[in-house]
Amino acid sequence: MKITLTVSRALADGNRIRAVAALMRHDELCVCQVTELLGLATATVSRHMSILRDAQLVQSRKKGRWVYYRLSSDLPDSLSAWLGESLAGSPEIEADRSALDDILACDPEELCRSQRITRPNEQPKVKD
Amino acid sequence: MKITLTVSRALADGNRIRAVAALMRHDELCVCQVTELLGLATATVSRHMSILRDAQLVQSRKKGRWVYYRLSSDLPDSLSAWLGESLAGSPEIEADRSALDDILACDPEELCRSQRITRPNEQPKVKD
DNA sequence: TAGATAATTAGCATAATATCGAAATGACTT
DNA sequence: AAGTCATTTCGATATTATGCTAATTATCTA
Repeated sequence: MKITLTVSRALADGNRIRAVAALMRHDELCVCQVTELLGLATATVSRHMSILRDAQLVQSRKKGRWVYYRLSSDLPDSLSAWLGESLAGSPEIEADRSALDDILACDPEELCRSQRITRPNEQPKVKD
Repeated sequence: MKITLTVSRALADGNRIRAVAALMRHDELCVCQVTELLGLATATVSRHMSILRDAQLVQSRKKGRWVYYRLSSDLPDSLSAWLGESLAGSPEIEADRSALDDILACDPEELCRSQRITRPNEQPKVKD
């Protein structure tokens, strides 16, 4: 029951479902791209993704400073079938689809930079 | 996304998963039988079952004073396939299976009576 | 080596959920 | 009609989840 419960809990959040749905369309997405899609703080998205990873729904790959997520290779067919069926025609997911096209058209570096600017964490950061 | 989310939330609880698993083996179960299986207060079980019903995972049928639950007739095949696979071999569900056999061997009336006795709600209940 | 940068982790406030006992509801039985 | 009984609803409390900012980690680059 542990797996069933962990997976169900992982999917029991709208933002995480949106992230999974995005990964069903696009092989790989960077954290900053998911962040842009969901409009949340980077830290929040990072935690959502780690919840999905703990549930074995997604895998991550580190490339330099970026971390890319993709659907888990051993995602059960039945589960992805259900997700595909139940999400079909959803207006939120539909909207995300075109939003993602715009996001993917941008350079990831550009994306991260604009995220830093619009959400300025830029305190002087005095060290002691 | 609404359906996906509602269903995932409904399954994001161990007790509700156990109830669904029980209904995958037995056509119909009365609230008092599920209560006995889960070892919770009747009110709590009633609430769990209504959450499952709101998510369209189960249906209910009222017969006299008893309410019987069964899996929804239009439960997606993909979903029940995933549940079947991911729950297969689970020790908790396995244990529930034999517990249910014992429970079903009892007369429902007997069951309800013993629940009243072991959890005595029996205050004098003075009216004003 | 020092600074910049993408992501993660930690700490905290708020919102949602689970659970219970008590009271209310609807249905049978005298 | 009144009582009994299975279930549901209500109100309160405790736990869990989500979101933020700040701090930390890991990696690149000047």
